[in-house]
Amino acid sequence: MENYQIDSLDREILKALQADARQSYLDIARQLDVSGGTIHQRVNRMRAAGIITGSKITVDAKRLGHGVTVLLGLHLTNAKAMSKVLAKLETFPEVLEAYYTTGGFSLILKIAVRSIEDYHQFLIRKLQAIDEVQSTESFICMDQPINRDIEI
Amino acid sequence: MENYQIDSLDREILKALQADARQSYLDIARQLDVSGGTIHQRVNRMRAAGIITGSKITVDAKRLGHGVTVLLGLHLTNAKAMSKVLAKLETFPEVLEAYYTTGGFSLILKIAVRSIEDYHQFLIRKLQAIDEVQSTESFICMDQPINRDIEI
DNA sequence: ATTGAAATCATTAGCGA
DNA sequence: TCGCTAATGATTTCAAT
Repeated sequence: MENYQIDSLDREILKALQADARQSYLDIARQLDVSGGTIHQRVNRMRAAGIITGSKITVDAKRLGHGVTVLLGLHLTNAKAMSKVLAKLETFPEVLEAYYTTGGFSLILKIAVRSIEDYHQFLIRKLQAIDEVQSTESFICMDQPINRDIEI
Repeated sequence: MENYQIDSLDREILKALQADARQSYLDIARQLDVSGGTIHQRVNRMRAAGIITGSKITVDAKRLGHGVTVLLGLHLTNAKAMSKVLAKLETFPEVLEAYYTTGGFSLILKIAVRSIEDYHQFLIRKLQAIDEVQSTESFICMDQPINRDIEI
C-alpha cells in the first residue's frame, strides 16, 4: 500500500492523534461517530502505508537541561567531504537536525546544548575539530515564537 | 512541582515513550522491572511538573503532500514590527517554526509546502506581501540526513 | 465499517518498606 | 516518600459478517 490516498476520516484521525497520541481509539471513534474497530483499522492501514511513522511524547527541553538551541550554518572545505562530516555529526548527540540546502551553506544544523558555555565547548572541541569544517555561522535562538505541525 | 528533578527511572520512562508514545505502561513496566502502577505514577508526576508536555504521532510529510521544506532567513524593515509580523506569520499554516536569533536575520522560519511552485506563490503572495518584510533568503532543503530528539 | 468476545490495559486506592 | 498489589471498568484486538 505504498500509494494509499487518505480520505477525510483518515485526516480527522491524524489530527486527533497529532494533538494527543495517547488518546484511546474509542475516544476518537466517539468524536468521529464511527466504531472503535474502524479507527484501529485505519491507523493500521496508515501505518502500513508509511503515513504514520511512529509516535513520541513531547518534552520540555529546558526542564531536561537543554536550555540553548542554536541554528548553525556550516561551510565545508570541499563538498566531497560531506558524507564523512555527516558521519561525524551523527556521533554528536547535540546535533538534532541536519539539512542539506540550497544557498550559501554546505549544511545547516540544529543544535541543543545545556548552556552557552557548553555550546562554546561543542564548537571548538567537536565541530571545529573536524578537518573539513571550514567555518561556521551561529544563530543562537533566544525565542521560538512559532512551533507547530504541518496542517493535515 | 515546578522544580522536580527526574531520576534514572524517569529517564528510562521518557526514553521509552520518546521511542513510542503509544506503548502500554505495563510494557514499559516489564522492561524496567517495576509495576505498572509505578509507571503511571511517574508519568503523572512528570506531566504535572511540565516535563512531559504532550504526545503526538509522527507522520511522513511527503506522503501527506508537503514535499518541500525550506529554511528562510528574514530581514525586517524595523525591529519594532516584529510582533505584528509574527501575528501575520501565525496565520500562514506553511510556517511551522519561527526562531528569533542572534546573527544576521531578524527571524528564521521553517516552512513546509507542497512544491517549489507553491513555495514561490507563498513567497510573493504571502510573505513578501507583508509591508515590514524587507528581504528574505531561502535555503531549500534537499535532504535531511539527521533528525532526532534530545538525548534524555 | 460493524459487531462481539477474549485478552489486555488503565487507573485508583490502600498497604507496606 | 516510594513502589507494590489488587480490583474494576475501559480499551485493544481480531475474526466474522
